[in-house]
Amino acid sequence: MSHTTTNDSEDGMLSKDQEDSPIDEGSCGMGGGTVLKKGPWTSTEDAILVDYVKKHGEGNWNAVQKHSGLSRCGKSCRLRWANHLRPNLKKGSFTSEEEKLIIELHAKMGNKWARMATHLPGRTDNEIKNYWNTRIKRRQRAGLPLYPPEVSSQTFNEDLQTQTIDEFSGVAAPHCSLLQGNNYEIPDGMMDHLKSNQGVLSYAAGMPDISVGSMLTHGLGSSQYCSFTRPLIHRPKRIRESETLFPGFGGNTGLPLFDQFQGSACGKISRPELSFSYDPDPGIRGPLGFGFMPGSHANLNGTFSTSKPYSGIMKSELPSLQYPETDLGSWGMSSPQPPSLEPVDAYIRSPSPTGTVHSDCLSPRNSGLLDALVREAQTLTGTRNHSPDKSSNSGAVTPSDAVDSSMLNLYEPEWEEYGCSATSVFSECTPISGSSLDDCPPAKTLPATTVKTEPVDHISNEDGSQQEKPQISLSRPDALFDAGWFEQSSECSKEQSAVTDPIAAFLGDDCYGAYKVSGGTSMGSQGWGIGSCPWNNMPAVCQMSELP
DNA sequence: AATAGATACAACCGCAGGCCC
DNA sequence: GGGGCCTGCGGTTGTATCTAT
Repeated sequence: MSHTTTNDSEDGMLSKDQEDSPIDEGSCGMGGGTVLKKGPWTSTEDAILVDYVKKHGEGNWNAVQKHSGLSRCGKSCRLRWANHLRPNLKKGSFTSEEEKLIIELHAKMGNKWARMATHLPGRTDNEIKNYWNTRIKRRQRAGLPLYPPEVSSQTFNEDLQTQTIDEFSGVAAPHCSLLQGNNYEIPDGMMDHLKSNQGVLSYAAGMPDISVGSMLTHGLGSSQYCSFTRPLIHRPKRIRESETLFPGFGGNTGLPLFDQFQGSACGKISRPELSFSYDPDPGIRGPLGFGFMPGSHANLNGTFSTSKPYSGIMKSELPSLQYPETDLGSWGMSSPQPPSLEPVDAYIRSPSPTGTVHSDCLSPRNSGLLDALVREAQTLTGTRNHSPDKSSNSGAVTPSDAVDSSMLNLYEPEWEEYGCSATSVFSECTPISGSSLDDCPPAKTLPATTVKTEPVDHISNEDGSQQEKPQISLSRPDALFDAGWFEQSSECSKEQSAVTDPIAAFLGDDCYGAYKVSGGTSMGSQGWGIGSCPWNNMPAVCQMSELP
């Protein structure tokens, strides 16, 4: 926000931060004996910087302080220029197209803000990063997925087609980064493996102790809040995302890390054939996209339209000497996209599912997240009150099939300790989209005092009708949680065997044997609470660096 | 009206890669 | 090859503003 940088010198007043901002050479380290200022930039400083860049061009930022008299380190200058002063910067709220693109790009790249910014002309990595972080917070709070299903699935599909590097080797493939950064999804690599081991869908079947407390307190499924943390392994920061077998599983996910299964006893887990069929048809795609985070109950139909492009809304406040983008149209989203982003491009160019993009965006501050969330929530509410079509896809496991209500009853008392019924918790806090919880009146099971009502997207058909809840696709990682998970559980008498057997299938017999030796058998007794995941305590059988 | 919480944004920090000597 | 410098990136923090209570 420019409020901290624009008003100060214009009215001749310096903010407190500027008056006595800590001045050090800090990380810039280029003071050369001159104290370097920190904190918000003044318009005077902006002018100096702009003038300098006009004369000398970009780069050599450390020379700015030397030659222009600016008491700013080069780093700060570069940042200021890049984020606020350089021409062609596009200010204002993200348009819906940009939002979609960001979602797409994030699904592909993870937290590669700079790379993402290259596909969003006029936007800075910082903007995108802030947008995403805000979006994450919102959706986490609302228990919604990070990615709309069509984005997730599309990316997942592309990953399958483009991925050539064995992700199990720990080498990140260019497009296998679906789950990087703030990730809540199961990487395709894992999904490959899961799909090739059918039992794995029941791998979690017996997870009997999904700690509601953890769910509630940790916000469910967020990288920040979900407590499936793994032991921290010291590795270079830069390879943090690719280091793990599952990008995005580097610490906070709902499933154990694969490298914890890997070990000398297991050998390297080979990537199975992609023999499963994946139906990219959004119409029958599962309600939860691949990018659904735990805690999601969303039922998206693929329309992730949020706000209408608001070209008319420009940031009311621009940083001093800001070069406002005067021709927003010049940044048309149809600008050439890198080949690798063709799908994205197509996605962007494709007409809105409804032909128009509606928006309630009334404020420049409203980037569309709010109405997006509202729509989604409304959709969820609507779909939850509609029985799913259980017969439309034999190959898919419907939520109703998947969730054995007896399972819910099993945990009802415990869940109710937290002020909500199991069903409500499941419906609100788990990836069981819609699921059999359709039978449960949300209003009854989910007191407003228990779960804060969050605005979420409402996705409806153009005629206002709720879209039919699609079937769960096994291509979704959350199918683990909502489909086979519980399905298997009910079939296996909900005992620990329901855990161990699938795990054996998941790991393979050899690996499972090693896993048992390593203490994995205790998982049943330890419980599977999100906040007390036994994986935390699992010894690392084999680190990636030890793998051949 | 006061307060707390949420939001959006700006800026800083640490780290790593690239380049040059 | 190694060290220093510069640049860029991603994570985090700080804060003004908005909104709800």
